[in-house]
Amino acid sequence: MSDIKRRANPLFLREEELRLAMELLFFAYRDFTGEADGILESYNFGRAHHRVIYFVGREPGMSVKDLLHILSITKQSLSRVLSQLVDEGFIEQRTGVNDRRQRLLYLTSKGQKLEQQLSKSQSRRIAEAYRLAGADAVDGFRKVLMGITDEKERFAQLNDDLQD
Amino acid sequence: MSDIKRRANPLFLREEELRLAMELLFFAYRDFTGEADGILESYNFGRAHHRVIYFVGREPGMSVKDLLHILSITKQSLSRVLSQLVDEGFIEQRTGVNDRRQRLLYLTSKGQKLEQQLSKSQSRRIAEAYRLAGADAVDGFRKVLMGITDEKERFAQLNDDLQD
DNA sequence: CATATATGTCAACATTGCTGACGTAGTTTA
DNA sequence: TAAACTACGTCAGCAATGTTGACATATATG
Repeated sequence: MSDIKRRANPLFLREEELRLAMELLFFAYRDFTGEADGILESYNFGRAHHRVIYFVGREPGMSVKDLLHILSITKQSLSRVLSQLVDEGFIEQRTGVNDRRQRLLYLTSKGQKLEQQLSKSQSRRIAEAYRLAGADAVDGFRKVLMGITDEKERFAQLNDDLQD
Repeated sequence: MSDIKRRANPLFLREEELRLAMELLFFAYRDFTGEADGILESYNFGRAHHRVIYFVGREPGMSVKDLLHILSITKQSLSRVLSQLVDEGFIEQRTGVNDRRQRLLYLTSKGQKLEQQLSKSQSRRIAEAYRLAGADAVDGFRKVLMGITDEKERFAQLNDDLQD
């Protein structure tokens, strides 16, 4: 593949640029989750368990319904992993005060420990990438990823705060 | 969650910054693959088929071994989807010339059409995000994603070319 | 009281990973 | 040339995680 072809054909360059982006997303996401997957294995958990632990850790006391909405999976799918996490003492369910139909979700201290262990492995990777890339790059990273995401509102507020 | 807490505690801000990155990766990746998943469904294919079609389209004539290495899956896992793609006429296998043990992989014209249809849906999303974010942001996006990836060499050359 | 909502459960199925075992054709090497 | 290695394929079974559809229970709400 010659330089001539690249320089002569701007459309080729553009296609390659988009291919690079797609591959970066694929490989980066795979490596990003890879380390945590290893930790989870030792607990006989999978990535689905991780997501539940992550989001409950981020917003303790959230309802099952809210969690379903964030994860965009069916209650039957969630039920399988959630029951395991509750049975094995990583997550605690408390009946809602306002609405007693709700089973609000909290991490137990055991759950918190696992959450931190998992987050640490991923945070380290992100932090290192951020450090190497520099502040401007971090800003661009966020801008582009937000552009790729459907529900951008989800991040708008926090992103604005971080811009300061 | 008050501004006071944020301003008073830089560690809190940092944690939130890393959380934002993790969630952006999660949601962006999901939405990035979502559209293509829909198209694949109409062919009774899954994301694994997409990956095969994508990488064979990018490097026609690659060997099964090379593909296995890129995908990091077992030959048994690949076999399932690859056989389907060959049986249904999306991919063609030709015996290698130098090494007749190899079954080199090519997209048929049917396969190319599907590849383009799938890529188009994802390219459009990336291109739009790039356009909104601007050139500097794109550069930062690539820098950070490369930092997150393990085998950075994979992208080094192309990335350098695009920097010009 | 009737209806809607939040949650849970049972059953069946699809996709896509994995391991282990075995086979065949073709290449390399001692 | 015979032995060993390599590329590829296949069969069988298992696990994780997503799906649909049906049904049940407790609670809220108009």
